[in-house]
Amino acid sequence: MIKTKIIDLIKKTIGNDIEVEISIPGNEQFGHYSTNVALKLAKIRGENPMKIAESIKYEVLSTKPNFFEKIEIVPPGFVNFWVSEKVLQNEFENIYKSGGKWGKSKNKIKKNIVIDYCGINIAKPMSIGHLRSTIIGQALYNILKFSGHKAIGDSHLGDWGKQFGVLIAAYKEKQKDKKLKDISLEGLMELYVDYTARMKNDSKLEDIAKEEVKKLQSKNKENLKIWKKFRSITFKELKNIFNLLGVKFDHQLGESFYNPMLGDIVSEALRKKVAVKSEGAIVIFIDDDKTPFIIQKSDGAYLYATTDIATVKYRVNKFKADSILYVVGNEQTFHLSQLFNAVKKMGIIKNQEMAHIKFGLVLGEDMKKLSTRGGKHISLEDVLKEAIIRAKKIVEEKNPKLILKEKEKIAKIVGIGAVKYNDLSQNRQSDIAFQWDKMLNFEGNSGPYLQYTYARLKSILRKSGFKKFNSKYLNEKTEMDLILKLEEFPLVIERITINYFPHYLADYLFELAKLTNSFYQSLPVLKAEKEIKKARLALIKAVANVLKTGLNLLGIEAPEKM
RNA sequence: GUCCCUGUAGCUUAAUUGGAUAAAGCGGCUCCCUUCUAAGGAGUAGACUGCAGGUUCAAUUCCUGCCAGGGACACCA
Repeated sequence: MIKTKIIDLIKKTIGNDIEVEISIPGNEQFGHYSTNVALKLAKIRGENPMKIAESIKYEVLSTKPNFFEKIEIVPPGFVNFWVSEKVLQNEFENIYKSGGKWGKSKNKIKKNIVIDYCGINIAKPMSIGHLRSTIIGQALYNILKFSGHKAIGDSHLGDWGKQFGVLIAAYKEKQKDKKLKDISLEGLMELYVDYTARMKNDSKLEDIAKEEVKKLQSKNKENLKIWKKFRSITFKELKNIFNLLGVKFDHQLGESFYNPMLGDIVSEALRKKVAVKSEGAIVIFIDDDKTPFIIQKSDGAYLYATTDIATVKYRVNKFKADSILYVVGNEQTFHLSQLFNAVKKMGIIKNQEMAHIKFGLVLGEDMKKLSTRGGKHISLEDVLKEAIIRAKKIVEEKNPKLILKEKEKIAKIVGIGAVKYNDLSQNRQSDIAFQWDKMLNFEGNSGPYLQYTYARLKSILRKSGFKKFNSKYLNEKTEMDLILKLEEFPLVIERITINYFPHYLADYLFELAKLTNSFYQSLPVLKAEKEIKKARLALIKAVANVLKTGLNLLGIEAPEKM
């Protein structure tokens, strides 16, 4: 790669005192590549940055005079590099040769990375809020795997605990007067909401619910059967959504799975003197924090904190996790920081990385929190269906000649792609507004724009056979820009494996698509002179590869036609 | 009350984690379908980066204090 070559060259001139960083300036006048290492070094050494910059330029140029078109130094001490056309052409041949593997990094340390995402609850429909965790988690999963790590996707199911007492109680109540054979997820949700509301004014109902949990936890046959039914109803309905979204997990271990281990976790914490008894409960105090991490209630019951610790232990022992990523909303920041500290204190975690991949809320159009209570509940399935319907309309409009089956296929790919891209193109940390028009926007910076670009490239490629090419025929400015952009792809991937921000990839793909659209708008491909045509076809093929790879990493399909 | 996060064109967001003239999309206004898909392309107008200080050669980014919005904070998940 060009970047690493330049870094090596600079290192030869200034030594290893400081890490050399090369950036790709947004502004063309600052070169293809640029470094501020002279400025940083000047500070350390107390020297004049311009002098250091000058010596870097001189030394680099004298070692490899043909590599660069020019090198400029700019006050207060930037060094800007323009690589020569020949270098870019050669690099393009490498990119072309690696095909769909371009961007995969080699010889990196392979880590076992557990990614905790999606986190659905049994007997609750998935809401628009779950979408973020699922999409971001899946994208990170794909990207980490692509860059050579072992990614382990584990959706931590909310399938145990107090709420099942309520549900079972409500369910049994309804069972008396009505048959409940075909109750839907939505129906279960309604039962739950209704019962909880009544419970507030009626302590009898609360007692019944408590009784039902106890029975469930002591493996009462009837309750276990109802609980299993809730699970199967949930999975049956969620299967549709998972199919639509193309999400897969390696594991779906939930709270019920970890439940038998919780007693041991508490005694381990006590034995290691990490936990103490306080106000009747067993808690872990983190540093001087006043708020303890409660692992056992005064009535003896365990909490999700306990389950979370058990989960970490299991992941470290069974999955040999080097890294555990929690793709969970911002609001859990405090809880997770407590958890991370607790497992370190207990010695469950040593050098492993624990990271909270946090994301903002999905807010309503008014930028206020969407609530499941006030009737504002937005079902994820409805959103996805609406997206597909809107996409279908546009396909009808743009491509009436296609057969129905193909139209439907495209509508699905485009509609889902739009929803996913809308989420993934934004910095996960900030809150996002739920706006139909924006989410399902098919123009501009959107999923469909990228898909459209890909489809156009494929359409051109379909119209011509493929032959050997010579990269020296690529010398227009837009072509050089495209090669430079392709060259950037592995760097983008690498950054994401460090920062876990998938929007870098979305951003990159958008820029690549923009350059590409601009390229074939101004330069003919199929009608170009023979040698040029072959070279441009190769360029298009390489771009199409990266677009497809990139989109797929984001979990978005790239259609051949649209 | 304590702690955490966010504040960037009219709207929705970027800014390579301290770099150069703050970048896009939507919306507005001009152009381009007898060249490979107009879900496209080429232009143009639009910003005192919430406010006030500080650190630095360099601040949207770091520090302090305000203002505004959101979130978390002992037996819910």
